[in-house]
Amino acid sequence: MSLIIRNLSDQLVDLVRDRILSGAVSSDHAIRQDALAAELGVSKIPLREALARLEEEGLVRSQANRGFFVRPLSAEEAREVYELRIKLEPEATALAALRATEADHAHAIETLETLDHVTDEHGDGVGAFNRAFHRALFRPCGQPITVSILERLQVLSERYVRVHLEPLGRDERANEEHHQLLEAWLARDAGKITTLVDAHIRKTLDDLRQQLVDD
Amino acid sequence: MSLIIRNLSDQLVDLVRDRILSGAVSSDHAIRQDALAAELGVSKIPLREALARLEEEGLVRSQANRGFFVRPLSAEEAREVYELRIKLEPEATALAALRATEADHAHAIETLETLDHVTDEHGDGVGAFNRAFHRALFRPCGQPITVSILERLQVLSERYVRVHLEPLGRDERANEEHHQLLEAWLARDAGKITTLVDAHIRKTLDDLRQQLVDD
DNA sequence: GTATCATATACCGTATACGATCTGAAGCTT
DNA sequence: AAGCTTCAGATCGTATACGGTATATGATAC
Repeated sequence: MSLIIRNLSDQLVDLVRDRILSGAVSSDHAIRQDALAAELGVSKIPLREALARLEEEGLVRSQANRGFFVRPLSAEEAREVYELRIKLEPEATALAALRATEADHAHAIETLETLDHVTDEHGDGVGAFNRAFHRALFRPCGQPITVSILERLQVLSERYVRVHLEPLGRDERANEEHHQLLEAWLARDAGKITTLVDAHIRKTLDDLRQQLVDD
Repeated sequence: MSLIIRNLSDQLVDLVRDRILSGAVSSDHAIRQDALAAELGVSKIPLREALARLEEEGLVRSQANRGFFVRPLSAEEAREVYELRIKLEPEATALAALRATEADHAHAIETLETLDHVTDEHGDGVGAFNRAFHRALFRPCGQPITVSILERLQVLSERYVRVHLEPLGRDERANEEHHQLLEAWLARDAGKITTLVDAHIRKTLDDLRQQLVDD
């Protein structure tokens, strides 16, 4: 059992990312570093390191001497993010299925179960568990850079789901697809996985498109 | 003329990245923050922010309370990086050609000219100018996330070129290909661009493969 | 009343300072 | 002799402090 030691800035990345994804941070004003640091009970130094990382992730943008701003949502970015996922995620997920160990299988099953529970309870943070499920499916692909890119794209895409789709209760259809996908993934059916993941992302993008034109 | 203001950490990202790409930093020992900061005439704070960014780029890795390590090279990573570029760069470059303005054209031409000069003089940092040329070709695609991913992949791939190919003086053939590519790009010939970029990256990967098995 | 300038305030960015953790060597125990 | 413990030096990570820049407020000229 190896315990995981994380320094403050590492933990703040997750914390601040969740805040941004939850929509709690306005994109109009710069993030007040002193205030946020004080609220979280830390100093600015680790917070700024976390924000620098989040800028590389594409969630915030910095302007010199003006601070960090949450990047605004846009229809173009939504399209770009989903098209990138379509290009990379189906193949990575299929490859991961071929390389997955028993432990990976167990983890994927478990992740989907918790996602189901959270969805039933309409609990907050469904998006995070949705991400965790998809991540569990492509992570074992053994290609670290691809994984990191996909993780980043998932974070970016989640913002759009939360804003435009989550309020509509679109969860049920997605859950259906999740179970089919997991079945194919456990069976290591690469062809089917590719098709299903592609369709899954594409449908979400279509839903988003409809919502986005309604602005 | 709008002047560009960059804070220290921003500038340090480029500076430290170049150091790593030049191979001047060992991957065996952690980067000594106090020493490097003192050498560069700054404090650790902006240096650590830069290192945090470089970790997101994939150039370094941090271990809590042990510091930042340059990520070691590996044949698998090389393959992964080049395969990702093949998946994304041809299409992005073609799209950029369609959207390129006159200013973009001028910039691309100028970039290739300087690359030619530097190559003739066998000056140091050919890799950086090579990157700049390819960047000039895909940047106008108007897809910021794709651009940032490709820039990152270029940085990662440059390490392998510098270590394995640059010593061999492989530059001439690449230059030939660059000129053909620029011609097609200026003519907005999307099909040809896709083919050429794909072939260009693929050939480099092939060269790399041959070198990597010779280890 | 509008525009321009001066001043004050708030905030960002970085240097300095300090506590926490790791590493290696010496000493002790078995 | 091998292994465990202790301690010191070095290095990382973070809090505090401060200078510099941007923004807001009020004053002055027109």
